[in-house]
Amino acid sequence: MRLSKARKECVTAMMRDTIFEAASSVVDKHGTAGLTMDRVASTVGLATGSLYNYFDGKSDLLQFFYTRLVEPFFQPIEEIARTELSAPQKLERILHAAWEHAVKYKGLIRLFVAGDQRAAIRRDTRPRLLRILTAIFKQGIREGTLVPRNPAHMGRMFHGCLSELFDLVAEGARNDELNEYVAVLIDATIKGFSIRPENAPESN
Amino acid sequence: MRLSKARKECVTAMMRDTIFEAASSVVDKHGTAGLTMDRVASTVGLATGSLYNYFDGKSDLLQFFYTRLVEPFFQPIEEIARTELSAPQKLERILHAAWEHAVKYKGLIRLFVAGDQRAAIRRDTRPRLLRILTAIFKQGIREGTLVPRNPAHMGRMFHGCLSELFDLVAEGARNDELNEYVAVLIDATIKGFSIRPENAPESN
Amino acid sequence: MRLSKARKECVTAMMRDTIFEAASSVVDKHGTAGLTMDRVASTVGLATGSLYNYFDGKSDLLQFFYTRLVEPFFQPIEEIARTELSAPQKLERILHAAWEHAVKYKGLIRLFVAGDQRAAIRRDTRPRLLRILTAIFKQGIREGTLVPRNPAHMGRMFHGCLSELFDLVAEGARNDELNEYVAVLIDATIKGFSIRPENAPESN
Amino acid sequence: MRLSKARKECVTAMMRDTIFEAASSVVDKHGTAGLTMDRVASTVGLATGSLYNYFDGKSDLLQFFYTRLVEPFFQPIEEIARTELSAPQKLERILHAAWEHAVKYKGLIRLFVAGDQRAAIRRDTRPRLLRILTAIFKQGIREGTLVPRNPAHMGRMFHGCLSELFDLVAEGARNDELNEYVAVLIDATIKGFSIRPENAPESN
DNA sequence: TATGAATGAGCGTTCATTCAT
DNA sequence: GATGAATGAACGCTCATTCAT
Repeated sequence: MRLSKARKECVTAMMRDTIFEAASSVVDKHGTAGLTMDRVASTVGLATGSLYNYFDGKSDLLQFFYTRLVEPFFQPIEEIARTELSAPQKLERILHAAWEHAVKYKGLIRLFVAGDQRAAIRRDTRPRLLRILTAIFKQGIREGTLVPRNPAHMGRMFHGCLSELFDLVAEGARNDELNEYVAVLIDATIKGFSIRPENAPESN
Repeated sequence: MRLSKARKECVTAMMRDTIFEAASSVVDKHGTAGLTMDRVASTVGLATGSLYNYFDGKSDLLQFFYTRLVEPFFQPIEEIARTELSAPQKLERILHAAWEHAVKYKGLIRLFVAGDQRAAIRRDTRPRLLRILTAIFKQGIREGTLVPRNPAHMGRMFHGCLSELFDLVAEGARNDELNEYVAVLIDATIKGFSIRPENAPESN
Repeated sequence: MRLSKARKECVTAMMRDTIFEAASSVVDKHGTAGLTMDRVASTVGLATGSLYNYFDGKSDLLQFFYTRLVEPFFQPIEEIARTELSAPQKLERILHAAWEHAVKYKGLIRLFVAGDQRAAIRRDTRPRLLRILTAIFKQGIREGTLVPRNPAHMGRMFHGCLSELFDLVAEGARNDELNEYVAVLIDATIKGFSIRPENAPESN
Repeated sequence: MRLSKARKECVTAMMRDTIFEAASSVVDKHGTAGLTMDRVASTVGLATGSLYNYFDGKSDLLQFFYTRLVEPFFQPIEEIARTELSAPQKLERILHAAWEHAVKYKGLIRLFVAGDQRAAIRRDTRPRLLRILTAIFKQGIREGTLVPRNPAHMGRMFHGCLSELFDLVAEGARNDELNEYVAVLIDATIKGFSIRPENAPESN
């Protein structure tokens, strides 16, 4: 009895996955605005009503999507944040983790980041990511590896550059382009843009 | 006769403004997905059909919104791009122009950038902005004021940092926070993040 | 006082004509489904509401259209019917009158007969025309000039052939084509289709 | 499984029929201009949206109507046209086929031919029918069974007479009246209207 | 559980008509 | 009379959700 219950839950979970994939391909084909329950159902090969055995409704399904995309992104990043590495090393590792995630989930990202979903995802993702980044910049200042500047703002900047990585993916960039972007980003992050500080414009 | 015609046009223009504001408050309350013609109309205190005296349809209304927000942003930026300034100077000026725009249109930005509209706006805005920034980075490399790195990527990074400025506004940041962010951004852009290059992590 | 009243009525009548013409050109441009009060008004150079000073509403306007097209058609035909001519002569005269009307009102006919209005017009026109034609066929039988066959049916046939004349106009046929059609119609009406009766098929 | 699928299709087809009939009665009551999806739905006893399970949209529904009425009319006629019969025989057969169709589909015809739909149907039907008739008249001239006159015009005349048959039906004529009309038509077609050609009026 | 027809509120849009100016 | 903005019911159509089978 217990076993059969467990099995049932397992089957349900797999079904949610299947539906999730179907929904992905629907968004792929018809855009996020074209994601209707009917289409999802018929893509899975299920009747419309059956979806409601696995999801409470459309918004539940969307929530599942979101989790699916976002959690595997945060997991390695939060792990990196917890290590004993120096701040610059953490930043670089995070950059690489993001890059790996971006490459791996290219499809999903193209789906959401390019779509209208982007706003929702970003809304949830940004504060969480900023918190992590700010902490790292604080650490960097504390340990003397990063220039002492408002760490929250530094986190924002880094976040902005990170976001562009996903835009690049959403645009359909090739892997080597992504690679190069990350390299440039690391380099510029560390060395700045200008040839030499003395070239800096005086503030007006 | 002429005068009355002019007056009429003026009234129409004001009405568009009124509707625009109503629509803003609708988005505020119900999100962009909840922006329906009916709601807008009833917010203005008009019948649904009356909206169509001022806008050709929903997409026209949206277009108006967009123009309202985006064009005054690009105008000074494109002007700066056309000047004879050095690349770093241009970047700084652009940053300041963006900051001014962000402060001035705080409400609008909060509306759109925070909302789902963001995706649409960004979709149109980003390529245009990237083109400008890339050109500036190219110029910087040519004139020897900026480190020679793939200018498209540098443009992207800068764009990412710029985007965060608007996110900051959308979050409801105070003016002095914005100010500080811009200052930090300029500083970090020029000098980089690290205390010294030798602190840079070795790539793994 | 009286005079000014008469003058006013006259002005009103002229206005109705003007509106009528405007409406015609609207139908011309946008099809009958595209005949809206707004368009009519703006074509006349009048405000929408002003139309209602001259017509009680859209249906009144349409009624006016109809009368305008149909009455000048029936007038000569009814006159011909009242003469002392023989039935075949009357038929021929009617045919010519119809032809003249068709050529003269080519525009209007193309407007209505080709449009969806056709049904309405035909609905009103047919019984009236059939009554006239039936009477003529009765007369022809009485006077021995037409083959004695159910005059109502003969009227119908003649009416059917007549209708085609207007279809021809609606198709945009040239005058000489119309001419030829009438000639053929007269000829066939009198002589029949077959070379000789003995070629007639035996009823199955 | 297969069976149930077949059954489903059958049920769908029946539903289309039911909707079709409901739509007919709506047209009956409110005229073709009053044929709205809402009214059709509520006549069937369905929600508005449910119609769209059976038809892609209003135009699809209308198309169904049209096909329903027109195709069974053309089928026998085109078959007759393909036979080796003489032209007069073909004409007579066509006449009978039309008569049969008219009697069989009395209801439909009353619906559409009497309504505003007529224009639309006729618009599609006429050229197709004229092509067939013209070919037959050409054949008749070639084989010497029909008087050599512009075959296109002769086709038009015949078409006009044929149309009247349907008007007769639309008027609610009894079968024997229709019968008589066809008989008269055949007779007159072959023999002409006049007692003798010498009674023909001289053209003025 | 699976089904898929039925639902019905909601959408954007049109347009004949009214009425304060 | 003339105006034209305002009206509001009606339209065709969509789609998340329900429920009898």
